[in-house]
Amino acid sequence: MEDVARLAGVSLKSVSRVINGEPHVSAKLRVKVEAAIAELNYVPDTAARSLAGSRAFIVGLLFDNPSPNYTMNIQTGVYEACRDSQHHLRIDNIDSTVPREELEAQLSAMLRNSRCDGFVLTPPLTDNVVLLDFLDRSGIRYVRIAPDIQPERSPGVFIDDAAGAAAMARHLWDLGHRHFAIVCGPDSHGAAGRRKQGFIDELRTLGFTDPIPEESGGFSFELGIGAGARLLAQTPRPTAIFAANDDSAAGVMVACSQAGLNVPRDVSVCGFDDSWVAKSVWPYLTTVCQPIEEMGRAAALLLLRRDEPENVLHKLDFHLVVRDSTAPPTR
Amino acid sequence: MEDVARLAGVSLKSVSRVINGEPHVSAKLRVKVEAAIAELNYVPDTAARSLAGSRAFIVGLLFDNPSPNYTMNIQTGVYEACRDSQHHLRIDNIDSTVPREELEAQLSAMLRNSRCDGFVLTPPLTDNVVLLDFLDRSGIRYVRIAPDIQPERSPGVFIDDAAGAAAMARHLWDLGHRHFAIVCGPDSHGAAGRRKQGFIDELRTLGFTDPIPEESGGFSFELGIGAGARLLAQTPRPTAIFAANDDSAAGVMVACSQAGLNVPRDVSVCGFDDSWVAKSVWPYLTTVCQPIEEMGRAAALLLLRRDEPENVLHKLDFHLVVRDSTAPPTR
DNA sequence: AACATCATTGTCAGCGCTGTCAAGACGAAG
DNA sequence: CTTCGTCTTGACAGCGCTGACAATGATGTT
Repeated sequence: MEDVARLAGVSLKSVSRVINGEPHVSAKLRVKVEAAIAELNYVPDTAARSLAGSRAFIVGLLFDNPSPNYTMNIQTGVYEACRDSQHHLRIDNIDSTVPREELEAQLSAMLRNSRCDGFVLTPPLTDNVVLLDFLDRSGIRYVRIAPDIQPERSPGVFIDDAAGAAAMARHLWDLGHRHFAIVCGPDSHGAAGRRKQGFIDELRTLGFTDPIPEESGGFSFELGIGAGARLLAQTPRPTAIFAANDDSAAGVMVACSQAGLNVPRDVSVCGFDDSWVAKSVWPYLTTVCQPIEEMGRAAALLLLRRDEPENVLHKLDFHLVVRDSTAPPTR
Repeated sequence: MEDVARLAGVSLKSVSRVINGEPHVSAKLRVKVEAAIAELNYVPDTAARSLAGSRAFIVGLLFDNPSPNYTMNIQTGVYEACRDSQHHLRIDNIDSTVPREELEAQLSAMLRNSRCDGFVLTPPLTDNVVLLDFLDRSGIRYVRIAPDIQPERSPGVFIDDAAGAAAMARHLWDLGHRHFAIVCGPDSHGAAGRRKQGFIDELRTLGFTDPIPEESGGFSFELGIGAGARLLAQTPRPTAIFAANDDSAAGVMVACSQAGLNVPRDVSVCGFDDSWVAKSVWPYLTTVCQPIEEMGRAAALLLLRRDEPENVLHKLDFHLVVRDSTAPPTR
């Protein structure tokens, strides 16, 4: 940094100001310093910055999620944003199924271990009131991914789950389906409910009045198999099954093949997320593509850019990915 | 730290010595300091340690791997080891398919970005000579996971792939199978070759002399489908197919169902890794369980503990996981 | 007993940066 | 032309720890 200051003919502090984008720096000075930084290929030392300043240059990412695909994608996005802003990423697994006291003990231990500038929260932690209260009490900033309850409580990143499910409903409707069923997700996941409701509402809007049977697939492959089997046993047998995520959709596909039914000829199956499983099953899954990695990146940026207005909710776009698991009904 | 020193009645430097496990510290002093640390719940500041000392307290993890399951598991292990030793983890994706100069440029950029105490290398980076040379030239320590070439070149963590594949061969043999086929992995993966060879050698040892057809499944679901289809078209049709990893085994299972064959009644299919896919297919996959997370942890520990003898190779145990995708042949 | 040797403990500067505060520059208002 | 306020820049201490070196005490050697 000294070299930069000397080359630019300014003081150390001025270089620091430019690096941190502080106000009250003349344009001329900024240009000089930036040129010097570029010429010397200077990269500030994170350890020193964190020691001297009030920031830790660490972003925390909190998980309580069984899906490695989702986890991995979010993490990749968060990681890239961190790396580009010279921050470290720390990851922690929280078990949120335990009673309040135990959860708070986990959190205290986590905080004692090392200070963070803020946390990115993934579902279902996103809607865990004990956790949110704890972070608020500790005065730690956080950004929530796909928040359901109290959306104004913190900055957040989300997609319109209901609209995604509605798009899927329209896709199936347009193919000609008139016998639907739903494999729902766990109640602890706000998104699960929004997807289910969005799907139903759209069908109702389209004028569909029959009952729509549903079974819980718990967002997992294994529970998806059972849910699929139960739905396929209904009369009339559904010709299109919407699962609230890809993992349970994969389970439904297994249930179909166990019942001797061909996808998509006998039954159309579709999921939600466009996770890695969507292309690990055959036929490839028609699904709603959430930009998961992008959501991670956006969440981290929301945390790092402190100049934003308070508690922005950043909405990202989904899109329908039509693959081979949906087709017009043959019955 | 000052508080600890005062409470223990020693100097700052002595506390530092205890924390870092330096020699020349009397047992009495160590005990006093440790008691004080425990009482005050003291955790040393990583930023200050890295600023003052010669270490960065950062472990790098290098990937060039398409499998999110493997990646995620390794990462979890490495991460836990890092967290427990107060280190940060940085992750980098390297594209090793590019020409030498470009690869070296990627690496230089990576190093300039922030200093690391060492790297954990995952396959296929493990056997990338350009990368190894670069790290050696830069004087950076590294630990390799599942090294194939030049095993004595660095510390490493591995399982006996050949023995794992041999165990699988014996399992299929004992079930009564006498028509085998292999879906191999990519040549750049040392483990892929060892698995194939271990499988073949064991069958030969058991007295099997027929040719064993093989097709490349490139360690991926998609290529596994094609490889499986080609193998199932052979005459006589194999009754047991060994895929060199779980992803390609999942592909083979799809090929079976496309060919109208039931797994395991008509064809037994098995994989290798016991990754998350093994339980995302139906029937659940018989496979060889590699302790992937444990390998990550062990690799990080090898990097962090500098008191080890030079270039230790740490061998971990595999075990056969018999699930529902293998059964006695019906033909 | 005097001295060399080594294990143990302490002192202190300084790692690279930012926060605080003060000084300088400049323009507007009186 | 002075006075004041605002904007811009700089000087300097110190964040919490470790490395180099000094000091002290214990042990062995002649």
